[in-house]
Amino acid sequence: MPKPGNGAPTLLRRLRPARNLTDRAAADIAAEIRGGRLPPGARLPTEQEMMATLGVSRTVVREAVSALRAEGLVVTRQGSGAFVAADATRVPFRIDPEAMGTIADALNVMELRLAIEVEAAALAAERATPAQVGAVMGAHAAMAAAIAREDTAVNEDFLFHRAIASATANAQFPQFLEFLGRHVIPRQRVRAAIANPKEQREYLARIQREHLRIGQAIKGRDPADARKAMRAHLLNSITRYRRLAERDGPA
Amino acid sequence: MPKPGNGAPTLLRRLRPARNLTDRAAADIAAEIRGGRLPPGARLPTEQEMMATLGVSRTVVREAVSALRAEGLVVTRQGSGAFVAADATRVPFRIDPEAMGTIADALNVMELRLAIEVEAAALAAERATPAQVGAVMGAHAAMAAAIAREDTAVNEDFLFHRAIASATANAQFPQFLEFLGRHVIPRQRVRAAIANPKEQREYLARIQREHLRIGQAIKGRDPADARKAMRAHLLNSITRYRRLAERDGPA
DNA sequence: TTCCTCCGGTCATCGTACAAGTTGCCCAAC
DNA sequence: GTTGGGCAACTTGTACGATGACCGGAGGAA
Repeated sequence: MPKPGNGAPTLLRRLRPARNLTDRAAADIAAEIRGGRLPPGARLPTEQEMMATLGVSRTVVREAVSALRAEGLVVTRQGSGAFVAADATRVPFRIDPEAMGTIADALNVMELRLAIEVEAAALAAERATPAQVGAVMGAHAAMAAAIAREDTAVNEDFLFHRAIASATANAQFPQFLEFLGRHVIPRQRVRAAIANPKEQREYLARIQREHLRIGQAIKGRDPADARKAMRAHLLNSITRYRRLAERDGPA
Repeated sequence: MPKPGNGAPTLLRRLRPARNLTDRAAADIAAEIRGGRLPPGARLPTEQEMMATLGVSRTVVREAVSALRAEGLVVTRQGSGAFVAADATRVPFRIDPEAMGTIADALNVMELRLAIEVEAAALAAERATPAQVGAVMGAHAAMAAAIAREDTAVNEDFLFHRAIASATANAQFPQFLEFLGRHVIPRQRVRAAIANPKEQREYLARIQREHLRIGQAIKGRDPADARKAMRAHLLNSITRYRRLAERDGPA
């Protein structure tokens, strides 16, 4: 047994995210930057120096720097050196999935989503073209159809929300909602937790009522009502999630 | 003619962001993925195949893949291959600074910020600890001091907003606001555009009045009023920016 | 059938070499 | 002394080859 259990199942692999030399080197350099020891505009050590400091080959150093370049943290200039990016406008917004362990983390993301969607609903009520209003109502109908065929309707649910975000005439809203949607965890799991079919039907019917109210506010060009309806809907979602989490424990 | 005019001055270099072989290779592969030709979970071509297809060395291919790995788009497994990430939870949210040319783009980001901050103000009114309320009012005082010494108070302005985001008891709000703050363009430029010192003073005084109303709503634990005050403040900002942009043309 | 071993393929890391670009220094010319 | 050109050293960009670590399947042994 030359190595301590590295045949671990996928689950443990996830927790220790396969840190190879490149990742570690990139993390080390990034720490120097974020820690302020390498201020914006400062020049990084040369590849040779980093090779010596980190004890790795040039390949590893270059791949690490390449990763930081993609991240927007570093810019390189041939013949001159590598520099900490002077303006951080290229550094993206991340939500680390590893740091999303607790229920509180999930609720935090849901609150962010609420903030976005409440405003999106209002903007949609103000600006949606007739076609976009049609898309919202169509998404509502599609979800009804999914429910009718005993589906969990998870995808249709999200599509309804996305239709609203798209109706804001502001591309940032659907893009950011798409991003958050990847983190607003296990809707599947939440719904799966509702074992009782009757309970499941009532749950979906309630969502549909809430959706309908939102859609009608948008169709009726009533931003204030759209805001209120969307807020109520998402607050209910948060409450439902919190209750399920308390009942079943962290998952 | 081996290379078309690449002796462009630094200014032009900025516009065409220094596309070396690695960047181009990474963009090519990323396009395959985002275009759906490489669906999630699919295996990428081997390094050898990509070398042949892209006509570059292995170094370049590896650095490109390293960049995509950092981006969360690809995961590699030694001995097995490189794969399109099955779940996109690591893919971050980006606002491409290159695509932020027009006034409309800037306004879109400001609307996103409005959505976040309106909700943040309400949450702060609900949840802020006494110390956090103190921090908000302290930020307001700091801005007053900056104005008194004829400063543009750009930083103090942002610090006030950040103090509110921090008072939400939800770390996502300050983090996301920090991110957006890097894109909410040239506040410096907007303020610099106000040449007249008297006009400048009135402008800052008005902001301070708006800030004060927000701060008092938070201190008074009135979420609805905090929402209203923050919305009014940021709508004014948007209007001011739009007016300046119309007056001075796109910058 | 089940288990083990082996082997080819693949990524990970290392090392070297050269090309391309930058910077500062030296030195000649004025 | 100042200025300008050009050279030299240094740094990143690209290419290539070699070896190690790891995976997955083929094939053989029990």
